[in-house]
Amino acid sequence: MQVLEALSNPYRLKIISILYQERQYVSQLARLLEISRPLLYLHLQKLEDAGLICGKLELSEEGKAVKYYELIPFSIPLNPEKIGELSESLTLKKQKKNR
Amino acid sequence: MQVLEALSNPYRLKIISILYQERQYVSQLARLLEISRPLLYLHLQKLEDAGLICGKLELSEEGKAVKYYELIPFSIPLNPEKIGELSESLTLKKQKKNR
DNA sequence: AATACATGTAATAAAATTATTACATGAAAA
DNA sequence: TTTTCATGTAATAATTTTATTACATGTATT
Repeated sequence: MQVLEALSNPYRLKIISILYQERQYVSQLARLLEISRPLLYLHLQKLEDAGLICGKLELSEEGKAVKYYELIPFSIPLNPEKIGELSESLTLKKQKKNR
Repeated sequence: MQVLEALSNPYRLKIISILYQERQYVSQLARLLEISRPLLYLHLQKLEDAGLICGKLELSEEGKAVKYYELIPFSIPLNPEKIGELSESLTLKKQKKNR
């Protein structure tokens, strides 16, 4: 569910697409996407929460802190049956607080 | 994309789950989900726009109009590669008007 | 004729998501 | 030491999505 939500936004799809080719650090990724870092953080957060990407802070040779994000490979077959299982584990109605 | 968006809501997943078992008409479906018809229409619309379900108005033996929705079977492998293709066909930034 | 169900939509309200602006910190290079 | 580029977050604004309320129509049954 969290995965499906994470994949319901064009920027996040694009992020996955970019990270699929090569890992990137935050500022660079923001430039590639032409969006602000705060906004990018929001999207990265959702993707990370969904377990689709993971970030690690590294120190470049010059001693600068650089945070890289990389893709965690996944393959999910989307079909009605799977969705049936998924939806059973959902408490509908006003359970949205915990999103 | 429209499909992924359609699948990003718990009610819509539940709808798919229900229709996977058996087709239903709108009012009945609303009762099963315990939501109002107007709200249900909204969700049905999105699912139909995504091509995941389809509805047809029938006339019951008693002459009453009854609208049945049924599931259109699908199977979509979700993986980074597919998402890469998908995201290429997206114009990011402020193209959201045409949603 | 009133009640019970079915259809459907328009207008509005509420909530969640997305986006922006303004900060603050630290290290390297000019 | 000022500029540049990296980190990160808090507060707020804008937009979209979700939900509700109030209608209107038609047929069958009581």
